[in-house]
Amino acid sequence: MGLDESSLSAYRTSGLETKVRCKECGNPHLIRDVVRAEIICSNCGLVIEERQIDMGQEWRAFDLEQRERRSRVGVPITYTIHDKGLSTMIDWRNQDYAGKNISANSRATLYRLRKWQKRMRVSDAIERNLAFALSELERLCSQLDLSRNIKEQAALIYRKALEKRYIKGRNIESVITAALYIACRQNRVPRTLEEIAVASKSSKKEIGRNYRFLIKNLMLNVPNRQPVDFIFKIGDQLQLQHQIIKQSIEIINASIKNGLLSGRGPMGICAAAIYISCILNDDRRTQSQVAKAAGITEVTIRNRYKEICGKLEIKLDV
DNA sequence: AAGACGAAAGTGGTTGA
DNA sequence: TCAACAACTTTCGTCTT
Repeated sequence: MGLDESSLSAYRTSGLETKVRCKECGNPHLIRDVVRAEIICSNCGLVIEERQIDMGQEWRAFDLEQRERRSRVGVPITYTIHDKGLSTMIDWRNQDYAGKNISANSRATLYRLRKWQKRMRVSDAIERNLAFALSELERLCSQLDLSRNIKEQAALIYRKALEKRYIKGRNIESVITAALYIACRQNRVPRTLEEIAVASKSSKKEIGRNYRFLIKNLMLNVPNRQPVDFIFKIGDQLQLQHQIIKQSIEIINASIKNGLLSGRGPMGICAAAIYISCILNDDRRTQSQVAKAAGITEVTIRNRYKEICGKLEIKLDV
């Protein structure tokens, strides 16, 4: 393979380069392909890291009890039927079964027991909530083809929300979906809210609402979508050559420099850059093909590519 | 006939009073 | 909470290849 210097700088400015060194040739310029979850050497083309088969369990346990409960050795556990609401409650009256008052000594013991039982019940409820959310997360990740670390991160965000009692009154499924969307955004994984909503049981509107809520209340930092984040995904769908992808990145970078990004949807810029790049490389794709791959309309591509061509003085012979 | 173009009206989200 | 607003979408008629 071996990328030339200009390709390399295109990747470098787009932020798709990583800091790892190639095991084969020692080249420090590795490119992150967020869609295939691969890291590729720009010099020798070696795929350093690809989607590995996970031989471990998909759950995490924080203590022995959880480990035992979650282990799949033996009968599979059910999260849905847990205590069936049948757990006992210690009476608040300090009286025995005959109605006689209990001694001061026993009263202290009863008080402690009550306190602990209350704690147990609460932690049980949290466990149940978490178990339900995590099974939904599992389903979403496998449907959306998302990697393990994204899943872990989403689970962590959800856990934090649960700890702060933010889930109460909200739909568990839509909150865990929102957490997943945040994890994708934080890792610049090109999944739109639209796509995630399709896989989810909740509506786009509700996920969006919870997404904003979590960011605000957990004070999470989510970087803005960049047009380059989508380049490999769209390029893959349209089966574009490397040269076209490379030039698209250059067009995007130039557009950003010229202030064409402000207020515009990154997907539109990305799609327009690809459309232009295809024409320049004499490998035309129709506006509707690009629009479909990018999940936007032809009109938006038209508007963006007019702007880009005007500003960057690109002349297309049509 | 397919693709590109652009006008016009509609939609959902953001912002500021 | 509501209106104003910009970006984007949908729809549709027209032009070009």
